[in-house]
Amino acid sequence: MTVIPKDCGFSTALGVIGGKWKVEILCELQKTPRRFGRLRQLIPGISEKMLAQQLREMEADGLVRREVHDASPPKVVYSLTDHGNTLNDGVASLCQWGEGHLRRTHRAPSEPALHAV
Amino acid sequence: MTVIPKDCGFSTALGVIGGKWKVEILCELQKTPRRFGRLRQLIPGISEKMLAQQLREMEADGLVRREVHDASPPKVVYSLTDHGNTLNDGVASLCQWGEGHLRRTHRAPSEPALHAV
DNA sequence: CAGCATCCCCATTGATACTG
DNA sequence: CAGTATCAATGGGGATGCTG
Repeated sequence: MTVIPKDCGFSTALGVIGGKWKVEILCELQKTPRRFGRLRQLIPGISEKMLAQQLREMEADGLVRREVHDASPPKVVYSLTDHGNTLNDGVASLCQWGEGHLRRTHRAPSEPALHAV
Repeated sequence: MTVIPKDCGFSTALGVIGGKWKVEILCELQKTPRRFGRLRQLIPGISEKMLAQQLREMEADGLVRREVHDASPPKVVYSLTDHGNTLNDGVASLCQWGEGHLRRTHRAPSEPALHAV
């Protein structure tokens, strides 16, 4: 059984992927690079503001790469950096844990939640 | 506690260990069972309210076992359940990730000042 | 000692509207 | 299309005080 170190960087990791939508964005970008509008479609319920905001934070954290293709209409493609990809293992572990324990908690998940990371 | 809507089981996992202090509690209880007051000492900065609250939530989630030894003064011992222990791998992964990327970025004032969890 | 009860703050999120 | 700007609400969490 892995041991959690006393001074673990969990807060750091959470600061980077703890945002309400970041794991979903991670999920999508991990499959393939996406455009802004496509991400909106793929992540139901997210507002433009939040998508832009979280993407910007993830970009600042070096998780996401933003490529602007000058054209009309505008085109911006987001993709995961190698740095961002290194998060997958840990996140996937917790995802699996969550899927294996969808038992009732004090806070109803309410969502089926399927696509694994 | 931050709640991520529909996605993979990550939201479930976060709902369970996403609390501001839960990973620290996990760290301590993973070593050995502890009493309430001892946890307070071991987790600098946590208030009684939050400690009690987070422990209750973790208990409700089946992560923590609470044993009351009737005595004067009162004595309550907390320990991790097997269920709680299954979280270690995933959490440890993210902990390690965080340790490898301790570079601060844009993160705002709400952040608990990164006192290494 | 353990741990509820209250009051209050403010950061995060949501809604809505506007723009290059 | 891909954002930015502004305003308002929600609720997590801090501080303090009280009790079995």
